[in-house]
Parts: sequence; structure tokens; C-alpha cells
Amino acid sequence: MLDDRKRKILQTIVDDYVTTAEPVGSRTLARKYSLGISPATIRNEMADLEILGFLEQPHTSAGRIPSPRGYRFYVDCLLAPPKIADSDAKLITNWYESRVRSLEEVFQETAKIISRMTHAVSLVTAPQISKALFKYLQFLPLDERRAIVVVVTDAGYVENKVIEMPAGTSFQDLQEIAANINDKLAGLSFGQIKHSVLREIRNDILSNPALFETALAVLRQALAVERSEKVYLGGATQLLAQPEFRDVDKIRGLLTMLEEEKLLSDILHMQDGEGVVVTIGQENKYSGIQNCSVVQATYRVEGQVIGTLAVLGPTRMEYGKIMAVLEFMHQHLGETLKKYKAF
Amino acid sequence: MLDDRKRKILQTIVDDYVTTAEPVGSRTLARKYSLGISPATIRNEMADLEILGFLEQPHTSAGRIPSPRGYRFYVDCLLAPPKIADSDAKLITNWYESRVRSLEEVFQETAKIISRMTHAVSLVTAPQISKALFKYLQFLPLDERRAIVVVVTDAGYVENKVIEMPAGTSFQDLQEIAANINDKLAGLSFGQIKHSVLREIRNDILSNPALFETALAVLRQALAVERSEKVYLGGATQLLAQPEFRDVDKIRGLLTMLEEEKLLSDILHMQDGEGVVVTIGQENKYSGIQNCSVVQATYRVEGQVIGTLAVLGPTRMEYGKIMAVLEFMHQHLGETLKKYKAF
DNA sequence: TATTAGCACTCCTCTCAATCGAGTGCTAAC
DNA sequence: GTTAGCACTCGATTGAGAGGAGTGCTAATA
Repeated sequence: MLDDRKRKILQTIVDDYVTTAEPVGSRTLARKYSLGISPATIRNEMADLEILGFLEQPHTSAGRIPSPRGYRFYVDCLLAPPKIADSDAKLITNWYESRVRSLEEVFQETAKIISRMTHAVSLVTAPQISKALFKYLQFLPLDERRAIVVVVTDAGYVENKVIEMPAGTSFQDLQEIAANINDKLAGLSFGQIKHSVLREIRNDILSNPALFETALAVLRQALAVERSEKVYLGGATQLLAQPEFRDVDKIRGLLTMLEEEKLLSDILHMQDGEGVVVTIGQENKYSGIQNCSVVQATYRVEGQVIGTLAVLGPTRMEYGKIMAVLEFMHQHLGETLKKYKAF
Repeated sequence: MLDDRKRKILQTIVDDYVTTAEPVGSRTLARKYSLGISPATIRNEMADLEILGFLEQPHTSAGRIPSPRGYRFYVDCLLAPPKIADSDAKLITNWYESRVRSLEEVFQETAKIISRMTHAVSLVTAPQISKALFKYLQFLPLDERRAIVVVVTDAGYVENKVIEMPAGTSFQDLQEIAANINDKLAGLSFGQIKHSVLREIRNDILSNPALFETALAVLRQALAVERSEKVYLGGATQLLAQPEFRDVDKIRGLLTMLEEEKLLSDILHMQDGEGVVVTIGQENKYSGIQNCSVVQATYRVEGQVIGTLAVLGPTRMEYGKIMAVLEFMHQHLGETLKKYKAF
């Protein structure tokens, strides 16, 4: 598609532009990097690359910047397989060791360290309970009127909720109900439970009508433990350091969007592919981030995908480094979570 | 201290400056507000107010802006007792009803709505478990090697953790341990437990040396459920709309600070007073926010202080409205939490 | 034929001075 | 005590000019 020299020049332009944020001129390029060719030659090649759609010119007498297509080619064809620097890997390992003490902190700190290393915003989705399997529920006494229902998933994840005990119900009754329910639901996913199994239980419990209403009321409360998918956000301020966002108005829209959790999940859910995936500029479906790029990877525990890691930044981003960091992190996170034995 | 006319002028200047963000001149003031006096008179009064330290001049030929002392006087003496608008109160009530479904969302949405109404950053601290009273703990089976320890507080708040069962320990053993521990710890605060009671238990358990090590190991794990105080942040982007932060560099420091949760707790903990408290500019101890003001209030459930609500914004903020919102919210939040019966 | 040097041209950016205007302080009149 | 009038101040805006990085084209070179 492109001869070696054009590739080399395109690559050098991207590399330079990513670090300097200034349009790259032929003279600068020749002086700064020893390409063995003169500025004039570079100019000719640049003109070609522009016609081919890999470069753009902000205005007539400026240097070139990579076009979205240029970035795409760079990412697909010019980038060496992303490999994280040893020092970075060590830094991440240490960070986890020194800062993470609980499951929730795993996600928080993961988001934090990714943004720290990539100078962009990071997004980490935590696993959703609706994909988990119901193991059992149990009631714990609280006082005369209230009890705590604890729902345990197959993997040991626990959600709990304080519930009102319906009038005339004893704690004993609750335990009966629990036994009944556990029989029925063990091994089902929360998604399944919500949509189809409730009705069946209802019929079953009809055989003991005394507890019918209580059981259903309690169960409904118990299943409300499910919470919507949580997105951990890290380092939104990193964006402020980028020249792209030197203008306050430009960044405001983006940050406002980042405060909308729903949008974030949407952005991340668009991608379920394998490995590290890059979405550049207008390739993004959501128009609010069409001057941004997203790099994302899923992470797994014991083979099962349970969440997504992503980095959001200006299209002028360090694709190589970011991909390497995510490549490393999605594995490392899986292992860390295994240690927490919660999934 | 100040005669009526000076008060009126100072108040008008603060009100105008808060909305326009422009230094207020005598001519503008006379034209915009019907004070019944001429620009020249206003000029004289302004000069007096400046000498008294209530106003400042950015430069010789600019209008006046309130000094920190001016804001202080405005807040202490010129502001009518903060009263929330009925429409705002209704808006808040509706917001809760339509958006809040779980305890955690109470805090998230509280932060969100406060910032929405005040156009500034809001901070909401969630209750800390270390102030809560231990009620009991219970083990739930998970598999051969692992169990879940559930710690319940007096008020029904639940924390849980997956623990490794020490080799050679049966689930039966765990339940014995639980009974023993619950006897000892019921009614104590987590703070107390951590610092003094553990030793006692250790001696007690010595009478059953078989379980000694197991019990301590398990208990240590169980108590690690405590997490540090969480601060919910809302509407950091609101700051971007303020002219004070039109310059990206100015806002970066502030936003970076807001990402440091520790600092936030510090800022909020400086104030344990009664009612709504305002801290203006350099009155803040932390130098990073000395061009900002903080308005905060504690909230209670059944008489006990359990957290703080705060608003952080430029010193040029709508003190009256913000105080009214917090006044309303700290009560409303208390009631909402009572509904959730978790404290 | 591919590469390079030279050159005229473009257009952004920075600087500096002139202008504008909102606001002040002072003085004198009311 | 209040107000009108006026000279003065000083930041903000505007516009012209210089500087510089970069381009495209042409002609010379290897």
C-alpha cells in the first residue's frame, strides 16, 4: 500500500506530532530525525501522503498532521506489537501492592494508575451482578421489624439489604422462605431469575399460602440488590494538560459527558472484541468524542470476560504506549482479582 | 458598624458582582438598581467602603469588587436567613424520588443535585463505619476453603468479606468462634475494637488453644472490612463555567486536588460546628483553595451527626442560595436516610 | 529518473502603538 | 450632605507591521 519510505515518514510524523502537538514540517523532520533524505524530498512525499489521505494541513503554510486515516494506518501497520517497559510493569505491580487493600480499591486504583501512565482518562467497568450466578440468600436478624437479606453469588460476591419484615412474619418464617427460594434459584443467573423464574416460585409457594405474600415481597426486595454497572473513572484532569483542551469550552463538554455514567457504559459496550481495540476519532459512534480516540480491552477471570478497561484521550495520543499498558493491565487485573477470590 | 446606606450599597455590589463577575462601577450601580442616589454619592461611599476594607479595586480605573472581609460581612450581617425557594424544594424532592434506588445512590445523587443547584462543586461524606457500633458477625459458607464473614452494625449496616479458612478449620469451628467474638464485642464501636479489645479476646480464646490462631486470623480479616471515609463528589465541571477558571491552568490545580480524597476529608473535617458554616477565601487552611469559599453543614440521623455536606466554589459565589440549599438538604438527607433504615 | 537546492509566496503569530471606554477622584456648585 | 462636571487612569480592543516556519514549483544535479 505504501512504500517503505512513505511508511517511515508517516510513522515519524505521527511520533513527532504525538509528542509535540505541533504540525510537523519537512525541514524540522529532516533536522530532527536522521532520515537520510532532504526536506525537499520529504515535502514531495508529504504531498503524496496528503493526497492519499494520511495527512492533513491545518492551513496552507503550516506543517502536516496525521489524519484519522493516518492514525488508523499507524496503529494497524506501523506499530510494533505493544510491549510494556519493564520499569512500567514494576511500577504497576508496586502500586497495587502498596495501595490496594479492598476489592473496590482494585478498580479505583486500576483506573488511577492507567490514567497516570497514559496521561489520558481511564475507564474501568466493574463486573455486573446480573451476569453472576445465584448461590444462596440468607436472612440475618436485626430487630423486631427488620432483617438483613444477604445474597451470595457463586463466586462469593455478596450484596445485602435491610428489609422490612411484613407484619405477622417471624424470623422463623423468613428462614423457611429462604430455604424454599434457595432450592429454586441455586445456580441461576440474576438475569434469568429476574425475567422468568419468579413466576414459577410464585406458583410453588401457593402451596403454603400463609407465606405467599411475605415471600414474594421479601424476594422482590432481595433481588433489588442488583445495582447498575459501575464505571470507575480516573484522571480526568489529565486531559487539562493536553493542548487540545487548552480552551475551557472544549473540555467542558467532554467532562460533562464523563459525568454521565450511562453514556460511559454505552461507549464501552460498543466493543466486545478480542484483545486491545482502538477506535479513532469519527469511528466513535457517540458524537461527543469524535475528536477523541478510545483504546479498550476486556479483562477476564478464569476465562470469562467480566469487565472492560479503556483509555479515552485526544486522537493525538500515544497509541503504542497506551496499548501496551492496557495489554499488560488486562492480564494483571485478572490475576489481581483472582487473588481477591471474589469472582 | 456600617450605616444603612453603606450596607445597602455593599449588598448591592456583592449581589451584582456575584451574578456578573465584573467589577461594579458607580455609574452602572446607579443605573441598574434604583438606589435613589447619584453615581457621585455612590463613589464616595465606595471609597469609604474600600478604606474600611470591604471592597477592593482590581486596578485604578476599574470598578470595585468585594474583599474577603466584604463577603464575610455580607454573609454574617446582610444575608436574610437562608430560605429555599419552594420550586427548588420540590425539584429536590422529585429528584430523589425518581433517581434514588439504593443507599449508595442517595449520596451520589445528593452530591449531583447540590452541584446542579449551586453551580459549584459539592462534597458529600458518607458515614464512617468506625463510628458505628458492632452488633454481630456471622460466617456464611462458600466452599471448602473459603467462607464469607458478614459484619453487622447496630444500625443494620453490613460489610462483608471473603476469607480464607485456615487449614484444618471446619465451618463448625468458625461458628463457635463467631459466638465467642460476638459475646465480647457486641455494642462496641469499631474504633474501640481496633484499639483495645482485641488483646482481651486473645487471652480469652487462650482457654481453647485449638482455635486460638484461627480465631485471631479470622477476626483480623473480618475487621479489615472497614473502609476509609468515602467522599462523593458532584459537578466538578460546574467550575469550568465560572469565569474565575477560564484559564485552564488555574482549574487544573483545583481539580487535581479534588481527585485526592484524603485532602477532601481534611477540608471537611476542619469544621464540626452547628448549622451551615461558611469559610471564605483565605479563611481556608488549605492553601490550594484560598481563592475559594466552602459552605458546609453536617447531617444527622436521630440526633447523631453522621456526615457532612459541602459546596466548594469561587469566593464569588451565591452564598444565600447555597446556604439555603444546604440548610434544606441536610435535613432532607437525614430523613431520606432514615427511610433507608441503614443508620 | 529520482533527488535536491533555491526561491517566491502564504499565512499564522507576536509585538507594539493607537484608540476606546468604563470608571475614578477631585472640585465646585447646589 | 449631595451632585454635576471634568481631567485622568488603565485595561481591553484593534490594526499594522515584522518575523518565521512551511509550502509548492522550477531548475539543476547525481
